[in-house]
Amino acid sequence: MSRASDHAYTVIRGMILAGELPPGAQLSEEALALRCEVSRTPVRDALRRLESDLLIRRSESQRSFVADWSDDDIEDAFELRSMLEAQAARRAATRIAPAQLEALRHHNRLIGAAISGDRADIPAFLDNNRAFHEIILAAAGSSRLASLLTRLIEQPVVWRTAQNYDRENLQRSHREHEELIAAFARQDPAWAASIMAGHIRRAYYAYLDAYTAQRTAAE
Amino acid sequence: MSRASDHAYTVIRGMILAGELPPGAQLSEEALALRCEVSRTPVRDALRRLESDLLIRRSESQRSFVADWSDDDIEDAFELRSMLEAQAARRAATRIAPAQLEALRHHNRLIGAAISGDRADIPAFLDNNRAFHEIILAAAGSSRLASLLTRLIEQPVVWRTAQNYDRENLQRSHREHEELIAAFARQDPAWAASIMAGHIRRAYYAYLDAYTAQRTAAE
DNA sequence: GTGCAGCTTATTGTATACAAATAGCCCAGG
DNA sequence: CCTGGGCTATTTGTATACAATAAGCTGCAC
Repeated sequence: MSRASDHAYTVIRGMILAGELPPGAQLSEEALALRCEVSRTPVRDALRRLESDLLIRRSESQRSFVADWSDDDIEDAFELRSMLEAQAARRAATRIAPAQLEALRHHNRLIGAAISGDRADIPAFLDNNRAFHEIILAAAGSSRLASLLTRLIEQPVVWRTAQNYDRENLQRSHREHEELIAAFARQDPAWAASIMAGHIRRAYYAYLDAYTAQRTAAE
Repeated sequence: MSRASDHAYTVIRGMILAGELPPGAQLSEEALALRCEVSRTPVRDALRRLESDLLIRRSESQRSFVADWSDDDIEDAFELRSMLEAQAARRAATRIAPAQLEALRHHNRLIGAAISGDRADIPAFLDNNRAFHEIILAAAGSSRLASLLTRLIEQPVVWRTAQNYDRENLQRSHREHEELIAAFARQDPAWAASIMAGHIRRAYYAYLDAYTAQRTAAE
């Protein structure tokens, strides 16, 4: 999209994901405009998009605040994501093209490489993991489903989950991807959907463990 | 929300739903601004919202067009809606308040009245039907789910479905609502979810029948 | 006749000024 | 000390002008 509006979107989103703008913080269009070195117009545009991403909520008097997530909200998001990604896998199973299947294998090989060293390469893991799931979403061939799912992925909580993955979780994720590939190779919708549902569900518990551990440590 | 922006949103949305702006038609911000008697700023705002509602799609050069829906798109939308509304019913079953349950009964009584006369009162049916489903969505207590579902309901295709309902379908819809109320009264998540999934699925076939009949008649 | 270059025009993006609304505060009155 | 009314300052909404970009067309070369 347009330069200034995109720039504002990226900057503000980055500030929220990095925690620079903490949950509950009020966002002033003017302040953000100064920070992004653009006028309020593209900032307003960016805020609208972020609101639709559920990264921002607006008070009834239209003031914007960084969304804060209760434990229930987080469980809720994972639950929905699990349901929708399973549906994406179900659809993709019978529609996936050979080239896409090969691309899945490629990205999972890179994931395998990223987590095999002494120190796991988390950015590489995240990148290839995202690409892996995007290919499935594309293969599902449903723009509505894609539109709904992009509102649930890459949210602060989800984004930080992998940061806290331990080696065992990373390797399990890698193996589950292998199973998904097998299900796609067999074009088995039910198999693909159930693996995917479990895959996301496990990610939730991995997040939960890391998060409660963090919280316990902070006390 | 604000007056001008809301007004533009309502007017443009109305024109799309009424078919005044046919699928595929290009939307010029300036033309719409004139039509709505506001400036381009609130029109831009409205277009963004309509895009997020999937009523409008934008070309890669940011021009706006009324979304057009293939048969597959429509099936897809109903499939997702069925899944998400079932999830809403599942959650609502154990969370619904007595007052909400009573409100469901109230609206379904009104639905019963609307379809009992010689000539069914379709607007009243639609109104109370919408209210009925909104109460369930509210009782589900998931803002994410609500945000996703509002993107699927009240789209042109869905909106026109009930216009084509025959008496049998209207009465069946009324009876399914009764069953939903029973499931909520028992606080049975699985029951509520399965009734709801079937309820939406049936609406899809009702639409399909009416639509194919229309198409056959046009030939 | 076809294809491409360059111009013309339509359309969207951005900045800015001003209007409207609202939230927070201060002070008066009880 | 608490409460409420009204003022002020902050924030968002709208209009408008101008800039940038993309689409479509015209005419020229081959």
